[in-house]
Amino acid sequence: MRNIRTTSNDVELVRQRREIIAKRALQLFLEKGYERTTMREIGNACGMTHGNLYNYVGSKEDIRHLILMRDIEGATKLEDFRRKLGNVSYTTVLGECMADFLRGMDRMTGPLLFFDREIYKFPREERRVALAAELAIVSFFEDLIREGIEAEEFKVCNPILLAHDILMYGHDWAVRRWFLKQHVTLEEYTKEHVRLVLELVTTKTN
Amino acid sequence: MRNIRTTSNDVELVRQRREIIAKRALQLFLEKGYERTTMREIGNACGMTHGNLYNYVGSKEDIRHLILMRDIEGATKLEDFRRKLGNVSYTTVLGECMADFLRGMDRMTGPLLFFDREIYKFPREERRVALAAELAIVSFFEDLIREGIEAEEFKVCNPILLAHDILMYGHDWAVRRWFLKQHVTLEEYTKEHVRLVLELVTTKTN
Amino acid sequence: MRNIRTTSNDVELVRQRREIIAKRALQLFLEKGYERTTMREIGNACGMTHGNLYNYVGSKEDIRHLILMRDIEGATKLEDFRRKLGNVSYTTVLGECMADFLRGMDRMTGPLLFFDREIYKFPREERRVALAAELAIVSFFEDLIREGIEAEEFKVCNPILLAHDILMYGHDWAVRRWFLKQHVTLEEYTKEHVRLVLELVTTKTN
Amino acid sequence: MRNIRTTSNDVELVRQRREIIAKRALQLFLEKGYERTTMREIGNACGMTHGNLYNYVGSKEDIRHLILMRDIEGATKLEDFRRKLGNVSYTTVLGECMADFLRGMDRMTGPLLFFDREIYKFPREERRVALAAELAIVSFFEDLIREGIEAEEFKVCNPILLAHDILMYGHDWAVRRWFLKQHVTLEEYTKEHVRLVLELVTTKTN
DNA sequence: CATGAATGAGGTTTCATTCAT
DNA sequence: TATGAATGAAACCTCATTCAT
Repeated sequence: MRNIRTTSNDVELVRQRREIIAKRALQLFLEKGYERTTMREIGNACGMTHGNLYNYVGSKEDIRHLILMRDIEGATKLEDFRRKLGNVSYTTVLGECMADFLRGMDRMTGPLLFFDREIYKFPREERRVALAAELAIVSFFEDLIREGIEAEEFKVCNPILLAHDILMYGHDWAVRRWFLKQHVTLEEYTKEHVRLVLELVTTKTN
Repeated sequence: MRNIRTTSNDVELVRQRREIIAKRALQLFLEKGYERTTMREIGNACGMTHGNLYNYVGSKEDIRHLILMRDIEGATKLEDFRRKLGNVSYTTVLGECMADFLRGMDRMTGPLLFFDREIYKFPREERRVALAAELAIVSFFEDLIREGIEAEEFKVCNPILLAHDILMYGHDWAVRRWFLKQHVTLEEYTKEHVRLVLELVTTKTN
Repeated sequence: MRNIRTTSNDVELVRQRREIIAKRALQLFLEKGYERTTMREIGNACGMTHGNLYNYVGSKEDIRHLILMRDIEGATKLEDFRRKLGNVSYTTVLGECMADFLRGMDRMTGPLLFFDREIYKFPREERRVALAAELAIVSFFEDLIREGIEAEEFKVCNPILLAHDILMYGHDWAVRRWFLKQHVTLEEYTKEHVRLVLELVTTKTN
Repeated sequence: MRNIRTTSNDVELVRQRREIIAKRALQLFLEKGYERTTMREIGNACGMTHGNLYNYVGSKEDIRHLILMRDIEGATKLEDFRRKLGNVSYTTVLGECMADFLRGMDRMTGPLLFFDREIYKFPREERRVALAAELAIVSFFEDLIREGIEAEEFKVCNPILLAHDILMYGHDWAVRRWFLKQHVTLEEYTKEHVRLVLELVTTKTN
């Protein structure tokens, strides 16, 4: 998306280094916040001097961008997952997709926290990208529910609100895992909320 | 809690000024982030010079603290609200308390966003205070549900998870209002989620 | 011209400080060059910390700009000088104006050296301004000579080249004074070149 | 003069590479200034990596030195030129030497501009060398004029000032060619100034 | 009480130079 | 010889904080 300056032509090396930089910087950003983390610290955390960072990255903002890109790339593609499920009932599809989504979110705690805190400081274009990724998830579930309704398998009346709640359950697990884990495992959390949602879409509502 | 330095002995003046400072600083922090907001800007926004700020506040961190305190003080006391309801069914109490809680959260968007983003930078003790406020809400609903169960009005099996979901619904409304408002009003959002929760606690689950 | 940032509202103070900054910075730039001179050094030379410089100036480039403006403002206005001469022969006017111009250049050694060396690094707009100032001088003498020709007092054939030579004599005195002073005073230098020029414009050339 | 470090023993290779380096670096220095030009850029302009530069040159300053030396070597030897003229009148010699000098300066725009801007940053010894080259030119013309006076062919009274003016005409053509070319060719410029000088040395002055 | 000039620590970034390969 | 990754000194600039007025 954004073009990040390099002084190296070794594509593979650049890829590796950026991977490390994004990973270690994310940790530091989560611990201390973006502005409180210095380039020197990031360098140290990557086993290099701060000067050397600038061979792989043009600026501190570029690192933020790197984290965003790495995250978006790593996000589960729900469409692909659904396709693999093949021909099953909408109830099954919805349950399985929710489970997959929650598993994905479980892996994303770091980036999610980071974006929740920092995204509003990003340049407009990047905010747009991050936002689009979230909306895509809502849309995915919304569409799924609508299809289920059209197929007369579901009966719910407010698909978008429900879809949004699903997003929120995932988001919440990622961000409040530290608290929730004291009481439930991911599996339990998933089971409970899948049941809750399925109940809502299959129960007659008036 | 924390002792904030003043050069003034006029208690009322200090209170007034701190109120303004906390309010205006919160706005700025939300727009630009804590570290990107300068004392000069805060001073200007308050109609005074940055130097004068230090007559009412010992440091920039103190302002962050002030916002925290102001917020905690301003939070709805659910216990009080419940007491006012008098003697009604648990179903009614739960529904009304949820509605009150959501109304409260609707008023708290600013502080909530701020804490979500910044609380991890606060000193340990203050993080504890903020955390406690959240846990108190979960506990309140958890206790309410347990009481309902004991009174054999409710049948739900995982009170803490449900209580947590309720907290989350409120939190979500505050933080994602900008998106949700395109689709529902606060009243609709409330009605929908109250219904959802009540259904869960009254439906036989296995 | 360019808008230079200040944090102070005290117009007079800002004026004074900028005057000092421009003056001392010019000295340093001449000794060490623009890029080799640090803001810290400039600050020290002005009896303040480098941080304080930024209360009167937005950047190092602004200082360069300040020097340019100060110089242009300080330049002799030849038109004004000519007007004061009143109604005398073109020969007298030309001689007197040359003398005035050379006196002016004698005062301008510093800025002139600085611009000779640094102007090509200035932003386009400022290069234009500086260039215009030089061309104005050439134009002034060119016009004067043409008038003299039309009045049939002068006989020279290449006004622009001669005007350019006059500019050059002045420039040269400023820049090579260190060498020339070993052999002539400003008065002698002036007398000699005025004679040279007048001889050229009054002698029939073919 | 200065001893420049090499890692190579191949004298001819070193000579060739230094020639390229000096030439390309000069271009860059003129465009961007000495300090703003990076070793990387110089390397690229020479078709090698910046690391490799250090096999032929010990430092960035060495490159500056190289340019100085290359220039001094390349300068026209007026003495040689005069010798070739053979036995002709001083008037002819002076005119021809001026023309030769101006032709030489026409070729030297780059180095001259560079020295005008940068020589004051050179170490003392190198400044001396560059200065000596200039003074040699003044001396050459001064001596020539004195000889003409002794031979009673010239009548001028201030040889050194005139000699200096001649230097200046050459210097001026080199440095302001961009402006002068709009109005005169080198030949016209030469003719005009040769005439001017010869007139001065042959006219009775008092 | 209020002002705003002054301080100086500390942050990001650049780049000449080195050196293992 | 040539490469280019790595180093680290040093530059510009910001801004919380102090304090004389």
